[in-house]
Order: sequence, then structure tokens, then C-alpha cells
Amino acid sequence: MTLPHPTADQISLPNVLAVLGDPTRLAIVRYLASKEGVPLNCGQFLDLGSKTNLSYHLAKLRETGITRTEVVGTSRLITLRRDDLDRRFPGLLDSIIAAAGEDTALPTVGAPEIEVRA
Amino acid sequence: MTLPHPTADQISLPNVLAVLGDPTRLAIVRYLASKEGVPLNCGQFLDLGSKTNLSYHLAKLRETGITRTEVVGTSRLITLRRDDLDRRFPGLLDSIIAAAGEDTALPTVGAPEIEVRA
DNA sequence: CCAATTGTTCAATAACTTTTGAACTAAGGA
DNA sequence: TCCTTAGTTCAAAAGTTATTGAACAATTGG
Repeated sequence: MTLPHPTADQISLPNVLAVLGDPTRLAIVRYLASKEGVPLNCGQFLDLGSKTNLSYHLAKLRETGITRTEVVGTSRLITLRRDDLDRRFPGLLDSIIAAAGEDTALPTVGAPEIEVRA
Repeated sequence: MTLPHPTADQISLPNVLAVLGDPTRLAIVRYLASKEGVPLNCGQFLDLGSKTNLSYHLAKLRETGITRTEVVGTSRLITLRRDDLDRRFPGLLDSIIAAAGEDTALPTVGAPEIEVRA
């Protein structure tokens, strides 16, 4: 069983920008990038919204060509389509992820990154 | 007379991405980048939409911090806020403009770039 | 002053997006 | 088989965005 994904050359720049213009989806992509190589399932993102809402955002990321979703049993394993994005839009993903990393206003997955003083 | 602009540190990544996710606005920015240094007025963009519609899109670009608009007589002179954007999001604007340059589906300002054979 | 030029504002509309809960499907383990 | 886990689908509600035309304002040249 495979879900529909656009081919690399079907990925459109305005679509990618619009889809990453949503803070929840940007947070998802940032987290995927921080765990590159490790496929994550939908459950890992529950900090960012309800199950239903994540289903919506993750479908959007897949349909735009930003992520790849593999069905394994009852899980979906989600990865960033970094090669395709880099080939299509060199430097774009890196600069977005770097900028997102500085952005304290973005929601985060996992511990809320509290700055601990010595 | 000056119009309201966000300061550099008020420019938000999700906002920039969402605003550039619109093909008309991406075309405006691409054209501004191609004429860097030369301030353009709204009339130069009439290929991309009606006067009213451009007013809307150009206001959005200004409010997001992507462009600067200077009022001179009855004209608005519009420039890209490249320094601010580069400082805030290094590499982002360049990769977007480069990618937009390859995108034949985007609307264009001026002659439709016909490939002339020798 | 008068008219033309430049661009804005307003209200209306159409279309899309995000979010929600309830109901559902499909796989896996006891 | 039955229950749990993982995630989707659907319809509804709420909100946002893009586009339009008509009316408006401000500057400038004659």
C-alpha cells in the first residue's frame, strides 16, 4: 500500500512556500530535519495538534511533495524529501530550516527547550 | 509621508513564506530582484493584475517586511528589503529567487520572454 | 483652476483553509 | 475472536484570502 506523492518535477515553488507558511507545518518539518534519517510516525507530532488536525497537515505536506509517507502496518512513517527538494530548489530547505531554528515563536515537538541557568 | 513598515526583527518566517506562496507576489519579488537598485512604482506591475489587486498584493508585501514603499508625489517607489531579509534569514531570498527564475509557470512582468532562434 | 495621473479604500463576493468531533478502517496482540 | 492502537474520512463551523468595480484622495502639468 502506497499513498499518492507528486514526482520531484511536480513539486511547485509557490506551493512549497505556502505550505511551509503555516507554523504547525513548519514545526513538523523542522522536527523531521532534526531527526533526519529516522522515520517518524504521526504520533510523534501530537504536541502540535489533535490527531485529526495532524492528519490534515501531514497530508498537505505529502501532497505538496515535502514529505514522503510510507505505510507500515497501522503506522505511517514520515520522512523529509530532502534530495528531491534540494535538487529542485537548491539551498531553499536549508535556509528555511536554519531560519526556523532561530524562531522562538514557532511551536515545538517535545520538551519546550527551557533555557537552564548555571 | 511614510507608510507603516515592520522593523527587521518583526519580520516573521512563516509570514514571509506564506506571503511568497502566492504566484502574483512571487512574480513581483522576482521582478524587483531582477531590477535591484532601481525603485519601481506600482504601474510597472500591471501585467500581473488590476490596479486594485496590485494595491492589495503590494500592501501585503510591505506589511510582511519584504518590500519597502516610499511615497514620492503621487507614486510609490517600491524596493526589496534585501539587507533586512538577508540578515534575518540568510540565503532564503537568494534560493527563492533562483528557484523562481526556473519556474516557467509563474506569471511575468513585461515581455513573455520568447526564446528567439538564430 | 482643471484635468490627468497614481494609487488607495470600501463593500461585496467567491473561494479556500483550518479546526473540531464523531464515526470509521485496518493491522496486531492476547 | 476481541480489543487496542494508529490513523483516516466526513461534515460542519469559523475564519481568512483573493478579486472586483465604484468611489475617493493627492499630486502635478497645462
